[in-house]
Amino acid sequence: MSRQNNNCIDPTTTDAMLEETSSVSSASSTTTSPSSSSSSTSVGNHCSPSILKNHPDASATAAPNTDKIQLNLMFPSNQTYSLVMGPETKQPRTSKQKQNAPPPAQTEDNSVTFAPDNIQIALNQDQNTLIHLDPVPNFNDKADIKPWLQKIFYPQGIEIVIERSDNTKVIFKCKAAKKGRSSNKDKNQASASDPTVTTPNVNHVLLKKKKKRSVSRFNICPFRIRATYSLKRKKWNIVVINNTHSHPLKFNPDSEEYKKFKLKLREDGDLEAIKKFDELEYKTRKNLPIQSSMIPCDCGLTNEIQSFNIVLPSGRTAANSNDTATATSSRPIKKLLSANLISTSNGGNNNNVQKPRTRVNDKRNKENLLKKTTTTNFLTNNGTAPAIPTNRVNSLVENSNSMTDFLDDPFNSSMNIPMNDFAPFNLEAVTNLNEIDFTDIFNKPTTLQQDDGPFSTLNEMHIHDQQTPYAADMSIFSSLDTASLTRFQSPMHDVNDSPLLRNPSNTTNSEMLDYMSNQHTTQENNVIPNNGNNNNNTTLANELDVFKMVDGELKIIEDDNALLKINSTTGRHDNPEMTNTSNEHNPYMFHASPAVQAEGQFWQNNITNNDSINITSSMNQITDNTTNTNSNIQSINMQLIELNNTSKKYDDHNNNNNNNINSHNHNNSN
Amino acid sequence: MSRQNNNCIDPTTTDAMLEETSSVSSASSTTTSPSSSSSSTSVGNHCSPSILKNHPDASATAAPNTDKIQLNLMFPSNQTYSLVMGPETKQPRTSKQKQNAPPPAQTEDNSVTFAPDNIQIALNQDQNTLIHLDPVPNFNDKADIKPWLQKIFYPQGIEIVIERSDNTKVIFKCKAAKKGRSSNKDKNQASASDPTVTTPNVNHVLLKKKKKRSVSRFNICPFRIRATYSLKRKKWNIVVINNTHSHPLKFNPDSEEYKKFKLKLREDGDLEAIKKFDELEYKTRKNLPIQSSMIPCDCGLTNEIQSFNIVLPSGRTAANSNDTATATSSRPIKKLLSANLISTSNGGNNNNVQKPRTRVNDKRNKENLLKKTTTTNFLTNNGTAPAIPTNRVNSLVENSNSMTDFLDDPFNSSMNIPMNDFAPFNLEAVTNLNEIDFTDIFNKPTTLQQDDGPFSTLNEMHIHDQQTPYAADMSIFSSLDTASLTRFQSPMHDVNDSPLLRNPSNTTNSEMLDYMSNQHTTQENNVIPNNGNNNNNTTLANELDVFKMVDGELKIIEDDNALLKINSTTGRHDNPEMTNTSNEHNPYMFHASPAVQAEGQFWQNNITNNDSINITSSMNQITDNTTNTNSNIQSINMQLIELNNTSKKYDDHNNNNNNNINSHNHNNSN
DNA sequence: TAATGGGTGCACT
DNA sequence: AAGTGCACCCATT
Ligand SMILES: [Zn+2]
Ligand SMILES: [Zn+2]
Repeated sequence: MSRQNNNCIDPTTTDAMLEETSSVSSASSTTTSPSSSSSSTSVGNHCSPSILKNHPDASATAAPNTDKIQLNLMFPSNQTYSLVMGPETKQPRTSKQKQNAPPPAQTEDNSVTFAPDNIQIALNQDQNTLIHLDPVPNFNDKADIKPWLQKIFYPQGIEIVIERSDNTKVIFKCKAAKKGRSSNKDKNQASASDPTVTTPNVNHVLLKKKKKRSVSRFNICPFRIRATYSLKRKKWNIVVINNTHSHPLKFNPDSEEYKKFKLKLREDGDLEAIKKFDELEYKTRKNLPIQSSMIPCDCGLTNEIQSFNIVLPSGRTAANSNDTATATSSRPIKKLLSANLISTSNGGNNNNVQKPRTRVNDKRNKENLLKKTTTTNFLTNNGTAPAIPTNRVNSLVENSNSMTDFLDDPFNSSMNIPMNDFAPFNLEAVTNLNEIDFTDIFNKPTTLQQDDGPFSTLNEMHIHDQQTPYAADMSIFSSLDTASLTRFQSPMHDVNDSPLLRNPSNTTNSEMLDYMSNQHTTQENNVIPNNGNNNNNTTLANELDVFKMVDGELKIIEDDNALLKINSTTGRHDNPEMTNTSNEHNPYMFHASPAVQAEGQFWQNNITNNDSINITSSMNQITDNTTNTNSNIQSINMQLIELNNTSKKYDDHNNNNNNNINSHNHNNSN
Repeated sequence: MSRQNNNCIDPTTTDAMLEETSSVSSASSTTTSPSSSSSSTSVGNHCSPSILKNHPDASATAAPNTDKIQLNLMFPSNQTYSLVMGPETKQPRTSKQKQNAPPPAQTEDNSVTFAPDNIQIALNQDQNTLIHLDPVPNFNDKADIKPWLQKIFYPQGIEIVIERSDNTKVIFKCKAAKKGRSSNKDKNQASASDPTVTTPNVNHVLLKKKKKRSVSRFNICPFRIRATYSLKRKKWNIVVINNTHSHPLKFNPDSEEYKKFKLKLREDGDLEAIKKFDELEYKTRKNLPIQSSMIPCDCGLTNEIQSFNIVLPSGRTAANSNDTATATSSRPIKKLLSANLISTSNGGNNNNVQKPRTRVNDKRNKENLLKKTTTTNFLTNNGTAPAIPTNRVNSLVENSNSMTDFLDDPFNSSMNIPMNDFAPFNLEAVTNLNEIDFTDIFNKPTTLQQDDGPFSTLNEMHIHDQQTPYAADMSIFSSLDTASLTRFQSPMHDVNDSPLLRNPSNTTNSEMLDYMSNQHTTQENNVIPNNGNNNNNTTLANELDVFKMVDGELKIIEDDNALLKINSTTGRHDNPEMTNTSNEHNPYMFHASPAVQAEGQFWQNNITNNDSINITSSMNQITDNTTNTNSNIQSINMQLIELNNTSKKYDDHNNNNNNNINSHNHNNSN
């Protein structure tokens, strides 16, 4: 089998092949290398590389948009050989630039710097770059970093956990997906929707479902936040490493981690954050839209601002706007809205931290907020208009000891959370999906500008204002600091359509709820912040960097770092074999295809499709000292299909269901 | 693809196949299942299974001694499909019986029970069964279990760590291999000895070495010890789960874990254990042989006993003795030598624990032992004969509060440690490798018999006595409790050839060193306790249990538990996908072939060769919303070679260097 | 503390 | 994106 160049492999003769190959290996007592079989089996006309069974581990990988197949062999001696089949690629594998987008004007290390309150801008746009968070408070305790980040990333639908930490470094990652997420119901749905799943007998391939316990999909999200302490600068640096996710982003107010986080907020007396998260919880539980977007605009009228529940005219959403957004996103946007800060009562000292320009340390209802449950707080004073202490709007209180003084309001820039577990949009409360503008409803005023100024070298965008119809449903803003809904406005925009602004003292919770419920989001709904380029997803990188096809010949490159842990035990460990240390060399990403993602409630729109396959083959044999069994030869003929256009359909699907509009991004800074 | 029964796979058409497959998936927006490709790709004449690129994970495995190839596909939806190619195996996959060995008379749950001091018997022989340790002290603290097990398994060359624990369970595993273990020197050696490694161009396969930092081989050893607290019996049960290893066993006295363990021994005042481990450390650092074997014998004269540095006549060592040992090993041997206990000063309470029958709480040199370093202790009184307080030989002290009262001396049964990092045996100090008998040199007298009696239903073995020439090298037993070298003798054997016995007061350290250095071990040297059957190595089991070849047809069986984590993050996690929950279903084991193992300083003799290969293929593709690239078709034709007799050479190699004699095992209990 | 299996946060090394 | 030891979990039966 496969001894002939006709490239025809007969599965029925597979065993014989393997036997031959192994016989050769066994004939040579010194044969320890994987290539020994190749040399010894050169008698015939083989159309496939042979792999000795004494290789403990091997992997074959197909690179995206290339014609290469990579075979990785890992030996107990830590030596790894890789075999790349296919033409030598011309594609630069180290490119971090986005496809179809001009190179962003970013730092030479391909990183951008964002203020924490602008994190959504970076998260939505700079998925191929390192996103530096600056400014960052001076944490005097490593344990203070996580709560600070949680304030930022919880509203983004990202629940972070510590992956690793020591005295000078904390690596955060997304919390692992809970197992049992794909219930039988989900599976059945997927099977029903996919006739191929149940195809029982296709070309001698029998399909059968094993009803086994659903195990968790693995902890494969590459998203990382790295906090490192700089001894020179005596401060912590926080960088978003892999701004992409293998899962939908969803805020889960029921998670234990969030409860702890919320409890800490109460313990710290961080009323501002408590209220924000109360709102977030309420809307999440009510399946109300929780989303906002940076709406970059090139009209030249505004600073780059953020909004909460921005509603744009539907006509403004288009696929091309997505492209525009992508192109715009790569440009560096520094410290925009860095003045939008939340003051908190505790945290690290801010000796070296810029003091907040605008904030109020609201003591009103503080005790209640600290004691009541989230929902209770949020729904206090049902049906009554919240008392809005106007005197507090401008009461700026500096809290220099607050670790979170520089926590820019994440609610202003985030809320990129798909609702309803990413099912097609379900928003009964929404009556008018168009012509609603919630611009800056929770934004704080950017009273102070950064030194470089929002109008100087930075992108300038503005919110497209829309009058917002609002009505119905009462009493959700009773205990809110409604001042926060009004006082933070973009100085360049008259986006004061909030009910609170028009009649703050008489605005009811229901008005605000309705106000916030209306959504005409641009790229918010069911959007996974994967941009169109996942080349920085390098999980397989080191594993696959071992093979090369040079001049039509296969080359095996020893690579000690190319490791695939196939046979491992449970424990807590991630798959270290798939960790990559260099983003430059690993343009591969394990992303489920849209179909599979849909099955797992993994909705994607406006993002890249990452179709991947992984074929692992292991051979094992038992040899007795006294009985030398005959050598067995086995062969595998694998066909790997690369498909690039399956994603299109799913994009359409999502768009049809969700009416998703990609980021409206006007770029006036070119 | 595979649409025809001709079973002919043309690698050149693989791409087309794959493209079809993927196209089908994309055509149906609801297609989420991997099997969709099979049904939709029936157009062509493909004889091989096609694998969609949108499959996130897949593995192909060849089973040992079978003609099957298994392909595993794991999807983000937690659905896994497996494809088994090859004739339906008649080999019972649930069999835990050893090949070429009669079924052991063991419990119906395929488990055996061993006393802790007999652990080596089980470890060497019962690798397919659960090995219950009984008796076990009544640990009143979960933290007491690990030190107790360390006493047993450190001498076996097994460094255990906790994989997982809770209030009622502690799972131990082998400590993960350190990275950077295989130096360039080692690699070069392996390459030099193996011409195939350097074969540059074989069948269009070019070999090239990447000089990268050697990274850790992964944490793949399946060996587990499970300690569970039985609520009903109010006691801890300890079971060895997977008595096999993916790595050589080596005692590393330099490990931090061991240092902690040793420190705890000193803190506990466990002089007995301290001395034992001092000896072990010394011999390890001196590259002296550290080994012992259970020598089961059917002569009917002796109980089954253990020995430290047993030396058998070279004539007694043969391959068939190995078979005999294997055959004997499967039989249940319960509570043998359970009276050989070490008293310690602390530990859990022993309310329900059998009290030690024989032990001495040696206070001599206690302070020194507790303060001195290991080597210092062991090398005190250079050149002087150790003072042997004969009055202490019979001073039996019961320490009912000692958690480790029931720790049978692991040195009696273990020391199955290859020396010199598994290089060919290096023992300059050894002058006579034959005719030396160290039977029970460290055994304690079995003054008390178990209720069932060693002569009743249990296997009876004895040490084959040999006169031991000894000479040279002084001063290594100065601070040792030499009584321990004399007082623990097999009651049925005149194995009192130790220099200490013949002239205890004048015995020099050099005599003892030479005494212990002589080795004619049976299966001790460079032996990995893999027996001839690794069917219980089920690490890939769940992963591979998804495919079946039935009546010449490929069957894909959905298996939600068959998971291969390919793209994962680092963190601490093991590879949960490779953990096996059932030994019955997984006859696969990732073992390096002897050649590869030799390259990695992984020597095996007298054990099964576990040749395994693992081929992992991943496809990734980047799809832009605006640009649908053409589909790419890639194919892999792999030949997996099963080699069964490469190990023979290495066995010979080891035997030539070490004169290894496999376990002399006379079975009189049939 | 029913028994038994596995996932994973996160600090230690 | 250190790797991993370990404990706190959860799941299934
Ligand atoms: Zn994520
Ligand atoms: Zn091990």
